[in-house]
Amino acid sequence: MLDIKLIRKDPEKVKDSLRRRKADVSPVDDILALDEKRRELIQKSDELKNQRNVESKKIGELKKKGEDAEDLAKKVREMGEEIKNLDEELKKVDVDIFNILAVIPNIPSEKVPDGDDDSANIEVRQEGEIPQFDFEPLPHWDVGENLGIIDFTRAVKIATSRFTMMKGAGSLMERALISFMLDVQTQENGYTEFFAPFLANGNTLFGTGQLPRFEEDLFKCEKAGLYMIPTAEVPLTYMHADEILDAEDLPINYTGFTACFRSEAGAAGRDTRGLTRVHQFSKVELVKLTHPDNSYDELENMVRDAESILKKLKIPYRVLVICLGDLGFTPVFKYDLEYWAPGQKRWVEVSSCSNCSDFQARRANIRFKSRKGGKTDFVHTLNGSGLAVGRTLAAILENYQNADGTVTVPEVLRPYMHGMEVIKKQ
RNA sequence: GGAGAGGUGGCAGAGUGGUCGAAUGCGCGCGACUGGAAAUCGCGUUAUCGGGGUUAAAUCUCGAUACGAGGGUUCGAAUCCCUCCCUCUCCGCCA
Repeated sequence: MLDIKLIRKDPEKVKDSLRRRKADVSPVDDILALDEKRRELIQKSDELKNQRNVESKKIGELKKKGEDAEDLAKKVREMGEEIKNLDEELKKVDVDIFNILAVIPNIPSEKVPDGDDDSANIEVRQEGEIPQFDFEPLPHWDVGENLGIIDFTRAVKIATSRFTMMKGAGSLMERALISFMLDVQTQENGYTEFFAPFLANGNTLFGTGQLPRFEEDLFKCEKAGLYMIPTAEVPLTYMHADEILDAEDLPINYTGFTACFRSEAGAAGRDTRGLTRVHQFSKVELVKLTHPDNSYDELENMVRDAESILKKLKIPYRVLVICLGDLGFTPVFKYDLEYWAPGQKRWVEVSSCSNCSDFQARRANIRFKSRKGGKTDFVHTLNGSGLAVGRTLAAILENYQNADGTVTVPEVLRPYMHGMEVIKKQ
């Protein structure tokens, strides 16, 4: 949610941002017109309420003296009617403004490169050795299926397509990765761990920016009126909704494992095989609530924290700055991490780290204030995958596969997998 | 699911129709005292919206709103009525 004061003060800046995104600028003028009307109504209503308060007090005094106050009461009654009408009109205007504001995207940083789609993303660095094979490396779904550690057909029987099931060493590696990632983030990178709800209400998803525009991307539990979370960013960010945090406590660094649920509407035909694009996947998420002055520095830290997992697993990856067309609704700036998938001969996203500035904080009303005074302001929220577990597992299967079909277990993962060094056919 | 109790400021806790944005205590901030600290004393301590003011911001100033949320009664609601949400206690069921 943008600050309406910014739209009032500098509408051209907001319009420029929308033009950069190739979006319609008319909502800005609509808001300006409604805002003017809103302030008129407030002034009229407040004026009358002030009169009513004054007159009501007089009535009280008259009655105390035992005098008749019926004339005055009648006058105030009429004022009450007028106030009611004004407030009803004001409510409508407020709703109109809110509805427009709710669907205007965040204003991207000037550092975000132009571009229409992911082809314009800019690689900033590449890390790790790309493995050389003396055989033709297979995509992870073949590796996993051949080893009998991923079951792609039975999960479909249970649910629908785009669900998968891990078995044996695959299942073990799934939870090993979760524990490993959480341990690194909590023990080395300074995050506090949470285990949060996997379902969230509409306010929560509005607060983090998924609603109202992206409802079709979510699974919903109609009966309870709750949504399946698409990422732990949702609960870990919204948990501080309507709070005023101590400035001295910032930055707040949270991590947590959750399952993530995505309908993948509009992705029909894309990544239909394997673990890359499924309706349910595990993820360890990183969330930061920061002072507005250092959210960009904290984003750099967060990317390094996400990278540290790939480095320890010795998986080759690259870091991209995401361009305008690929940025999305909420962030002002975003980095992606992509691992190299030798079996598919392409880079695959395994983490996305975003600075959302005060956009979510405004929607969720998350503020901070110094104990030593100063004004209350919105925090900046950041989120990043640290990392997506299924895709990390896929990265291991592809990069650590051997000619005989076995997969070597990355060294750092072995303590989490009962010392297993190689995954053999089960 | 059944029965009951309750939701007031950062926390605890008064307040049952006007003088209550709200006593008191704790906490917190500033100051005094002290070599320093503790204790003590003094002062201060909600947020949002709108107007004025300001180059702008902060400070300031006037007004409005808010005592779980929404609606109602009333000239006037923290206080009375209705609906919803949440919390707690007991019983039942249950991983």
